[in-house]
Amino acid sequence: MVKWIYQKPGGTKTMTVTIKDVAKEAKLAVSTISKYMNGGKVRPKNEQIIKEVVERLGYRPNNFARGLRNSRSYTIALLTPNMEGEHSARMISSLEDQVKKMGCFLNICCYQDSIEHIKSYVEYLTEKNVDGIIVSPIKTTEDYLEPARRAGIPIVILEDTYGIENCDVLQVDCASASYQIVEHLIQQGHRKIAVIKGTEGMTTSRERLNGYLRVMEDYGYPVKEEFLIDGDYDYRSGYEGVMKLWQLGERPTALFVTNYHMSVGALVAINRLHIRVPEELSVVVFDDMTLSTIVRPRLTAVHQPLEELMEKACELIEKRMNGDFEGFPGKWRLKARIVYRDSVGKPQTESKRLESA
Amino acid sequence: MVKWIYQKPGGTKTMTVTIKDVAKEAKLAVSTISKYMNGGKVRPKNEQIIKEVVERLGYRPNNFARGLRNSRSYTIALLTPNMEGEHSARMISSLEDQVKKMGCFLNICCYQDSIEHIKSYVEYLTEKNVDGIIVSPIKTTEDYLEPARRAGIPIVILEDTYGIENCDVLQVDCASASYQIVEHLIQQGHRKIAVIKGTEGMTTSRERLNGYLRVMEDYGYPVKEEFLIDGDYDYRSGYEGVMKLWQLGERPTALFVTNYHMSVGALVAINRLHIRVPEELSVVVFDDMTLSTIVRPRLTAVHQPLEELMEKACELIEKRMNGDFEGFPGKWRLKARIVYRDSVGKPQTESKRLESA
DNA sequence: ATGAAAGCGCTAACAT
DNA sequence: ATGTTAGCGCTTTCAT
Repeated sequence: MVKWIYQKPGGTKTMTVTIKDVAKEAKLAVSTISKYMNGGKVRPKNEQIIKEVVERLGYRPNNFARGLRNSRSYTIALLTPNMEGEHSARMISSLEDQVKKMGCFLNICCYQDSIEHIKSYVEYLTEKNVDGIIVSPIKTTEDYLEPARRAGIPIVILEDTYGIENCDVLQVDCASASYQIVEHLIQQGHRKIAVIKGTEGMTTSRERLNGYLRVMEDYGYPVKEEFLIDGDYDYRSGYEGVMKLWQLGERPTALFVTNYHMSVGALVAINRLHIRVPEELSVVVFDDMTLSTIVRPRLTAVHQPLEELMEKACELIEKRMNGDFEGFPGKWRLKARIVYRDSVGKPQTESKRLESA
Repeated sequence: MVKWIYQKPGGTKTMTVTIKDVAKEAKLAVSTISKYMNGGKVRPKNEQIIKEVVERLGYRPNNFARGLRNSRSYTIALLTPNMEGEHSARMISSLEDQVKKMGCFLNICCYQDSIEHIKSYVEYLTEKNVDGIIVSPIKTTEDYLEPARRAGIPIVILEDTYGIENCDVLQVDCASASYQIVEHLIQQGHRKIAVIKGTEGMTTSRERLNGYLRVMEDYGYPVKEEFLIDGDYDYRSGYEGVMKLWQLGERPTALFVTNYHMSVGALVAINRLHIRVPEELSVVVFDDMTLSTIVRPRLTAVHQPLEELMEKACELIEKRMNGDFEGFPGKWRLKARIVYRDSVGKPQTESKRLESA
């Protein structure tokens, strides 16, 4: 009957205190205790007694037993490929708040860009009966989300679906944000605008590039092939992108870097080459992080609505959880906003400095 | 008997398939199925049958029921204050691997530097019966870990304990790493070495400063008060630190930045002021991240043994979980190593450039 | 408002 | 190797 679960360092033994123990000690029925524990009404006198006993015995309801009955875990899971960069940090921070508001906990699962990992995580989370899954997907044709879908767990996909169907998806409208920020450059008088592209094949990189391409087209300015620099959303390509650009016979007067990591790299290169911003080069970047404000000049940037994104994700999960499938499966696109700072100026007529370090 | 758990979008209903269903369908006993599911031996013929039935019915063991029996969740939790920086990313990546090796899953809980959050997370994890908790603590006198300790959940504290007792603790030997890296500077001929300090009151910042102070003392070089710059482990203080330093009448010839965030800031300032590294200023930093290698010159840095740290943490948890309390509660200090790159040179006799931007 | 008792799905001890 | 069965701790009818 008594279950010794743990040999404490000191040598004393501990046993789990169950709802039965509390009932016995309080001289009440198990069901009464249960009711009280779930916020039900009990006689004030009994409430006192129970409270005292629970406290004294240090009783905590067993989560497994509880889950076994009502199959809820009060947990929302986030499936993310990695934890790099402020982007993840900001997302998690917002999500944390939202999830707390739902009375749930957040279970962050980092699948390390591995298909194997994400598959086993989905199975794990399904077995755990999490209340919902928010996923930043990996590129694969496998439908790794199937177990969760079958178990009826609400799923929200962020950004790229890579072909996965039958899930709600949430995106940031990168195309229009890129359009706007490049348009800002144009309105300042820039024509020679370079762009460092994102990873080939990703929806976000395509959209961000498209935004650029479309303004140029709409304003009727030609796009120079050499100003379209390949990138892969990583530091190094930002660094090298600027290096390449500065070796060009005709240099651009403005640069649009399409994500945060690359903009760090680009800045390092810019400083290294002693390029003066915005005199010689105006710079705008996608993603607005701490760095944007600590760097001089501060960066004009696209600020992604990560808070709204997470809010909407939780809202959707709650809705689906409650059996409301209005608009399922749906796609929502949230607008980003541009934060104007000091890294954009008018182009100078002759700004080429030949003696750049 | 039949339990409708979820109203699927389509309108079809789903019911949970249990081990009993599998048994019935396979015409075998539940215990045989259970055995099979847990990797036990069954007759080859039956193995085939079970496999087929499990597949066909889409059976997945109920995690709650399982946990209710053996009170294990096969989950290791990481309690971390935030997700900022590559440090967290690297830690999580290593931990992920280790945890997988133990046949467990990693539950990352980000408590957002909030005492309230960490407290409720500990309770949550305790109720969830996680197999172990690894925690990067928050500064408080409250013993928020008590619920977990009482439940007998193995706990490993990383770095600073802020006074919490009765837990195993794992630290990186910052003092000796700092000593070594500053010693390297000295051996290259530097005497005027500045340091940007970490957050007041943290063990790590104290140790990193101490390492510096001790070499200087051991070599008999005086420490100039103006070369001790206050910092708070954040970007901005790195940036401003360099700015202050360069306004000094007598500038240092070498700089030791005591963490990653500050070194990003410092680099930005260095580039901004067109300070040539290592000709005018040799730079060494604590924490070795991607940036260290993409920046030119590449940075000489202290590389923290995050992999070993996580490995040791898991090892300890497994040990404690199995009732082995040898050396409990213990403290282990792992050695960091120095990665020598190109940011350190000999000091120049007269390198002050008065026209710095 | 309270109590008695049936099971949630699973594992493990025991019997065959 | 397989089958039978007693609970794990809890919630939830259904009586009282």
